[in-house]
Amino acid sequence: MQTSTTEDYLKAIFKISGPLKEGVSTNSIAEELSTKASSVSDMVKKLSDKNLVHYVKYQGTTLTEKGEKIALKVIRKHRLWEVFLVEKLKFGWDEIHEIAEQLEHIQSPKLIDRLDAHLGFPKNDPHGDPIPDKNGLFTTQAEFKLNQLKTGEKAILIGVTEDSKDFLNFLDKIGLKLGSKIEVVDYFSFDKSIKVKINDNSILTFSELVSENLNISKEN
Amino acid sequence: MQTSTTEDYLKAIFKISGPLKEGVSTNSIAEELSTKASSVSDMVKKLSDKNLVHYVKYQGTTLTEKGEKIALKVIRKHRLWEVFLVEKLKFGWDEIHEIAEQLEHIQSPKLIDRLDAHLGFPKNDPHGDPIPDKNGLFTTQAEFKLNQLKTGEKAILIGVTEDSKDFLNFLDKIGLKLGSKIEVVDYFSFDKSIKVKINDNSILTFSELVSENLNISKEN
DNA sequence: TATATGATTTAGACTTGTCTAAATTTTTTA
DNA sequence: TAAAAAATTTAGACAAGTCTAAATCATATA
Repeated sequence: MQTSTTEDYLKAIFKISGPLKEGVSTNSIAEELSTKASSVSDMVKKLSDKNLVHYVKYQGTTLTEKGEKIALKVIRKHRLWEVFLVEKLKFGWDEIHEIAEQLEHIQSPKLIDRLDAHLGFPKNDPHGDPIPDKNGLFTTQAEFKLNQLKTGEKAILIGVTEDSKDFLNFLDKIGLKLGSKIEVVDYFSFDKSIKVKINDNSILTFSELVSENLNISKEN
Repeated sequence: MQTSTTEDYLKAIFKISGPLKEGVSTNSIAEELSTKASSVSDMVKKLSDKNLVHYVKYQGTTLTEKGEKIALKVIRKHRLWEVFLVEKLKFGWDEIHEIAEQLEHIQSPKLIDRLDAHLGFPKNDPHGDPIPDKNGLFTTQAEFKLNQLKTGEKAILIGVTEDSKDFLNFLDKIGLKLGSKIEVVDYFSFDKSIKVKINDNSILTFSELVSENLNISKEN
């Protein structure tokens, strides 16, 4: 059974690697985990001894199959707990991350499967990120950013890219939730801002910074 | 913020102290935590430095007010999570302890208060033990053991004293749950066994070992 | 009351994970 | 391509918590 630090490292490496599973630098891990490069250097050596990562001095780190499996399990747990916190305990989007960071380290496969069932086997977490299934597979749905839509098109908010408290608070304030309907009313090319109608109701204008961070699926 | 080891020590000391808050021996703590006396000796010194326990060499350990407050918070969390596991996730009595041992260390006052509300502010955990409120107070209800009842008296099961898996499995098997009705049908003084009717339904005979471990409240 | 026994503490070592400072390697730039 | 800068690793130290073995204290018993 791995320690919670080990799980944090594997999750960080998974996250930084991105979809192409590129090798990650020592510095990038250090930054992600708010620790020092020297600590990371020590740690990846130990993870390598345990066959959880491939590590070659000065050349970067990638997850082994075994390491990726664990990372996906942790991500599954994190996201299921986030759903629980929002759906059952009525937490706001901006409050759940830190708590889920703790809950994700609870060890009990049975617990997490029961939680999954209790929540109705959700496909996505409250940020719209997909939840890996028991075997670590996720169903990736075709995603667009709001700023890829044309005037007149309609969409449903399915997630966010940015997850700072500031941004999530902002969304709360304007009443934008997962599942909200968004219709593009106008587009201003001079600053790439976009005018939208939310839930057939309020009209707002988003800067490009906002619209490029909203993941949507086009309404069909 | 204290570590989870600190919380384990404080909880253990609280548990061993009993209602009279007697000083506890180094050995008894070691046994409770499955560790060695020398480790405990080191540790209580550190807890004493942090003002969480009173400790005098060779004389035993008691909790300070600050230490007791933390112990009660941990117990509150443990018992609320146990209720969650049984009520919401449908775990059996015998499965929840180990998971709650982990969950009790999650740090978030808001989380635990929301969980409390989500569960309907339960007064007792699934073993019948009282759940301290936000301020560490519990309402102790008058309790009897099943073997204190006379023939013809009726009672409700509110808890158990023994919490070994064996015993809890046995209760599950015979269909005895928290809240079950128990009526004393007969009493055999020669071996102190007791014949009972459960939920106006099945008739069983309990040995003294069983009946003295069932906490009940008399039906009025 | 001296001693044997049991409980407790100390000494010293180990593990995990962290850090700073110094050394080394890689990459960039001139 | 050689020097400067950036990234990475090593060396040595530290904190938390644990352990074994040895030393010390407390107490029961003779």
